[in-house]
Formats: sequence, structure tokens, C-alpha cells
Amino acid sequence: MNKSYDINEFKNPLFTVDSALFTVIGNSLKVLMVKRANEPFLGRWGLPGGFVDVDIDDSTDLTALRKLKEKTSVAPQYLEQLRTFSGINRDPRGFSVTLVYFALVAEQDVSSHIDTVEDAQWVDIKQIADLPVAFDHKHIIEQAKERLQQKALYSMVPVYCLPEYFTVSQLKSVIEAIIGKTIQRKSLIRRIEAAEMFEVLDEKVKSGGRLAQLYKVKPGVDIVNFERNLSV
Amino acid sequence: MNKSYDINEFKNPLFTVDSALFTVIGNSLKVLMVKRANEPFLGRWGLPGGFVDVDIDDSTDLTALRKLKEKTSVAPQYLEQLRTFSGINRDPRGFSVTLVYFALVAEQDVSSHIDTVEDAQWVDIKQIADLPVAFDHKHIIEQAKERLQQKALYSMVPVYCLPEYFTVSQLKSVIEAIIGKTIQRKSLIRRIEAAEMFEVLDEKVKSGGRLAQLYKVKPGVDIVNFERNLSV
DNA sequence: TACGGTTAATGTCTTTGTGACACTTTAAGG
DNA sequence: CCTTAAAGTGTCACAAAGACATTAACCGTA
Repeated sequence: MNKSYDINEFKNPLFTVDSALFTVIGNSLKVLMVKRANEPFLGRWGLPGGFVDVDIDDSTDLTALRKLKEKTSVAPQYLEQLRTFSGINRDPRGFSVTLVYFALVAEQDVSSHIDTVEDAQWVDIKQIADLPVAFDHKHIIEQAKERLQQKALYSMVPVYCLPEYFTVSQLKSVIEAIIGKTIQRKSLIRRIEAAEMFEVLDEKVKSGGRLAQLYKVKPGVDIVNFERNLSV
Repeated sequence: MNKSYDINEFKNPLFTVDSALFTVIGNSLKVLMVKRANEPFLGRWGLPGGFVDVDIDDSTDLTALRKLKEKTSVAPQYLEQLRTFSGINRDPRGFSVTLVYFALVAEQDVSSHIDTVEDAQWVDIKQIADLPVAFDHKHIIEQAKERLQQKALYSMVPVYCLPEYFTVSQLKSVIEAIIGKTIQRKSLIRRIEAAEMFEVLDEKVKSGGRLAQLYKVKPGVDIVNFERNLSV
């Protein structure tokens, strides 16, 4: 390789990868926050993330996954890019760029591990305002929440907040926790059928009334997008 | 500022900002390509872009705008982030990250300037396959095209490929060039009315038949998104 | 000035998918 | 066996797009 292209020829901005990892606990949407162990903003809460390790990470996706695994011990069920945030004032060390991912997990997959670490916690989306948050992460979380809410209206992504086997009622309440409104059970069932991305299991599960049908995501299928939003 | 946070403590990946600038000429969707004047991939065609200049650019948005102005002499009418692409193999210089924007302009705003420069040209989206393209920019353009097509189905972004004053027929043919299918004129008119983002001008313009109504975007309005896609 | 060609705009019936909500089914517990 | 509760179904209303016929307005030409 021609040595005249020095990788440090240009003053590179500070580049980090952060993730907004969401789940639904009870009827509330939660986001994973981590207590910062370093300056800047030491002691405040921020999104899990950090620098790319070019010797380990094949891509920024793997950086995000690696950092999330450090905190949760598992890979999230859903991961996609949100967007990047940049500016000269968002980090005291200078011009910085952060690539933010947004991710979903089922609570039960990670809660046991998170309970054992002191520096990570699920924060209710409504309580972010009161928390001492690092950088512009409050703003980032707001953007990520809006994207998630939008996606919940036209896609099946909320299933990734559920365990492998789930019922219509579970999916309904997860969607409702995300968008903050109730939806029609009938409409959801119609979508489940139209999506053709779920297996109907033989098993049923008790629920206080009639037994509920269990579903699971068909292996290998992609998330389905609909051509129409649920009503707002 | 505490000097213990050395900005070069971590091996930063190579970070660039590129843009996929689209327009519609005739009935074809075109993307702006630039002949590379430097290694790597000298002489091949790539997306306009480059490194952030932390002394000039307040954010990566401004990096994208600055680089586009160098090639077109004007700011695009529409600019938004597509996503980032990263990896260890996409640039021979090492691990690289590129933040890609996708942008729209009216052809007449820039064509005169582009004709005068040798190293930039509008390339028909269908002819990208035959062009010697740098990096993974073929793949990036494909992704940008898909996003643009999707947006054309549920939003009014295609107006940004049109001059200030335009007719329904012009908007219709721009949308059709983008998505590669015909749409119902009636449906488009219904959306124009529902969006409430256009002014109906007194002026009309001749078109070979009945005079066509002129519209313009109301100043200060945001792009309107619909809750339903046009049919595919 | 009348007529045909051409493009713009409207009218309207059909189609599709969601909202609303009543109704039926099936389980648990007394 | 009756009550309660949640699961699941049936059905009509409604909203917005598709399809396509009809009307409107302009131009050139005879």
C-alpha cells in the first residue's frame, strides 16, 4: 500500500458507537443506562457504548454488540442503526461523532444479569427527564423512542421485546407500552395473520380465562412492514 | 480541560462523510458521481464527500453540504442521513466508517454548473452497474435508492426534485421516475390537497392542452408523511 | 368558427384494511 | 352448574387509495 496516504493526515473527529437498548417491563418502556466510570461526565448516566476497537470489530455493528454484551451478557434480539449525532459542543474533548444504534431485548433474557451489576439499570422512559444524563443522550433517547414508536405502528418489531413463545395479549400490551396508547386487539390479530411471520403452536397457556394461543417467530423470517399505520 | 483525555488515546477509524445526491432528468432517476482525483480508487467514480474539517464544520451535516457545494455550487433542497457503512475491507487504508447522506435537488438548479466541470456527472441509476465505482459505493447507492423509493410512497419528498413552481403532472412524473412505476393522478391530487403544504398559485401554465395549475411549497412547512403507502 | 387532438381536472364506484364493538368460546373456581 | 374472565370471531362503519369514465380548457387547422 502506498504510504503517502497517512491515516492521520486529517484531524479525525472523536468517533464512538452508542446504543439505545429498549425493553418493556410491566407496562412501561425502559431504556438501559450505564453509570459512567470515566470523564467526561463521570458518575452521570449514559447510553452503553464506546470506541471502536479496530483489532476486534469487523464493523460498527459488532462494536455495538460487543458493548451491549458487556452490560447484558447477551446479544439483543433486534439491532439497527438509528442515526449519528455530531457537533463541536456535545463532548468537551472536541468535535465528536456518535453512531447510535437502537436495539430491543426481551426483559427476561437480561434482567438477571443486569441485577448483578451496579453500573447498569433499566430506566423508565418517563423518568429520563429527572436523571443526570451525560452528553446529549437525553436528546438521543428521545429520538430513538420516536423511531421505535413509529416502527411499532407499521411493523412487527415489538415482538423482539417478547420471549420466544408469546400470546396475542402479550404482544398487544408490549405495543401499547411502546406507543403509550391502546390498540384494537382485532387489528393486531389481523396483522399477525397477514404478516405470515409467526408459527401457531399446538400449545396454549392459561391466562385467567380461556387458554391463550402461543405463537413464535418463524425461523429466518424478516420483520414485516405494513403499508399502513395503526391509528394514532 | 483535563489533559488525561487524549483525543488520540484510541486508534480512531477513518471517518468520512459522503452524499448520494439524486435528481430526476427526463424520466430517469440520476445520482451525482465524482471522478476520484486521489488514491485509493483514483480515476474511478464515487459519491461526493470527504473528511470532516473540524475547524470549519459545526456538524457532519455541514460537511455534507460543504462537499456538495464544491461540486454543484448550491445547497441541495433536501438533505437527511441515510446511515453509516463501516468495515475493515471497504477501504484499503484500514477500518473505515462513512456516514452517508441522501439528498435531492431540482435538476435546473445545478445542471449548468455540473456541465462545466469534468469530474462530476449525473449517472442514470440503471447504469451504475456498468460504471467503475470506488469503494462500496454501488452498494450504498442501492440502499439510498431504496430509501428514496420508500419515501416517495408515503411522503412528499419528491417535490424537492422540482423547481419552485410546478404542476401536478411534473410531480407525478418525478415520483414515477423515482419508484419506476406509474401512479394514479387522482391519488396524487388527493394527497396534495390533504397535505396542506402547497400554495395554489393564480398562474397557470400551458402544456399542450388545458392549462395546468401551478403549485409551490408553502414557506416554512415541513415535509408531510402519510399514514399509508401508495400501492406497489 | 367549428372540430379533433391533447392534457388537466373532477366524479364516482370499487377495493382494501382498520376501528369499533357486540357476540361467542373456553377455561377456572366456587 | 353457574359466574367471571380472558380469548377469539363476526360484522358493519369508515377512511383512503385504485380504477376509470366524464367533463373542461386550450391549440392548431381547416
